[in-house]
Amino acid sequence: MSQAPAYHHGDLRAACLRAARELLEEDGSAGLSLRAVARRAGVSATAPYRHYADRDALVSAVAAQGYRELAEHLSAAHPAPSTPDDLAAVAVAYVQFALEHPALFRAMFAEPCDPTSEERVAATAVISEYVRTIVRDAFPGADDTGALATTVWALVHGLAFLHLDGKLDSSTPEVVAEQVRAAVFALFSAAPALSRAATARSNQ
Amino acid sequence: MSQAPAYHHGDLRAACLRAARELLEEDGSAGLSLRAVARRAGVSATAPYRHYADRDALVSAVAAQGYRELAEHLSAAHPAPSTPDDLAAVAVAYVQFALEHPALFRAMFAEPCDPTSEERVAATAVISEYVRTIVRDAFPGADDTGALATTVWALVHGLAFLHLDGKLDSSTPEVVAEQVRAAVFALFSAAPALSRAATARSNQ
DNA sequence: CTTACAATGTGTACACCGTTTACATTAGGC
DNA sequence: GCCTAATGTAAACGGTGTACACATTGTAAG
Repeated sequence: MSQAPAYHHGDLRAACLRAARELLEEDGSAGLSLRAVARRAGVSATAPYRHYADRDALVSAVAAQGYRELAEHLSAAHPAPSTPDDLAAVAVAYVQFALEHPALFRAMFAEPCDPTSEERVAATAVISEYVRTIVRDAFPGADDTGALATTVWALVHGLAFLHLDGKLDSSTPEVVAEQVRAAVFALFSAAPALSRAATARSNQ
Repeated sequence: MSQAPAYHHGDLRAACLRAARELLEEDGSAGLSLRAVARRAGVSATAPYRHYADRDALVSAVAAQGYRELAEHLSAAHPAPSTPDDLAAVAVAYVQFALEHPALFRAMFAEPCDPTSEERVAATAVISEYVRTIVRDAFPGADDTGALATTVWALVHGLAFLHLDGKLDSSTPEVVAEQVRAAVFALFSAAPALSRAATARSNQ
């Protein structure tokens, strides 16, 4: 006897998240429709509404998971970075993550982010704080850790996007990695100048 | 007698582009539908297909126009930048453009760019070359202009996106401008180190 | 001037989508 | 065991991209 499919799914919330993530990886952002998610979860078209207010809420949930995975990926690249070299390795991992999960990365950053998504805001705050911590550990003497961290993040984030859009040479992972490293090192050697410039300008 | 609306529009191609651009600014990416464009142009729903193969083609056309406008905006910030200060002003203009036209900027960079759009590829190449030229003029002595230009672009591009996503303090234009300037100056002071680091690593 | 053709715009139709509403089923606490 | 809240279903509405057949018009050759 085949067991009749249960009326209640069991954990539809998680199933939707998983299905959405899969569809995103397979067909990109356009393929991520609520109906497709419902089909993949083996459930009626409107069932997901019991767990997600609307499509945006589901996308935000996927994005939030993406932030967590990104954090894990960075940690895996180096658990406790304390030197510029360590930090560069983390930067490479950041760009690598974007290139390996382009649709997810775009969902995380490229769509107008609705500020009401508590989960999403919290997850990005974690990333932000993580970058800040790394920079402080790698550069304990920096005058303005916050500014330096922001600059590093922006540089790496920009590299990731330009690569995603095919504006840079992404032929091989090695080429990408070397470029990221070079750019990050350039910034590091300028850390003192960063605060100097900011101070000079704010005092003028 | 009111003149009967002509069966032929006259310049529907341009009208669609204009309507699309308006809708993008008004309602964001979600509001940019082919049908809405047709309505705004006062034409049947399928008429735009005579001029644009599909929705993506129209979006690409809008994006291409955005690239041209961005180039103009940068030129307006400084027609012939030749010092680090000039270059920083251009960088500020870049971020400013993104913040003033968020939906357009996202259409230009945040969506999966189809490489078949000739117009789009050409327009981004112009931007890329433009950045390169500026960097060369401002730093004639740099060992690797290409690498430096890429790094500058990535940094500024990343700042633009992080601001767009509300991940940085964008409370006032001055705050944003100062942050961009500080970050760019930090990079400039490291220009020699950029090539040194790259050389050292490729030789090891 | 006519006539044929190519370019351009219209109308209809289909499948898909997000979302709302009313209803059905079931799990779990009293 | 029953009641209620949680969960899933079914039907329906308006919107969307797009293909197809058809209508209209500018234009150039005869």
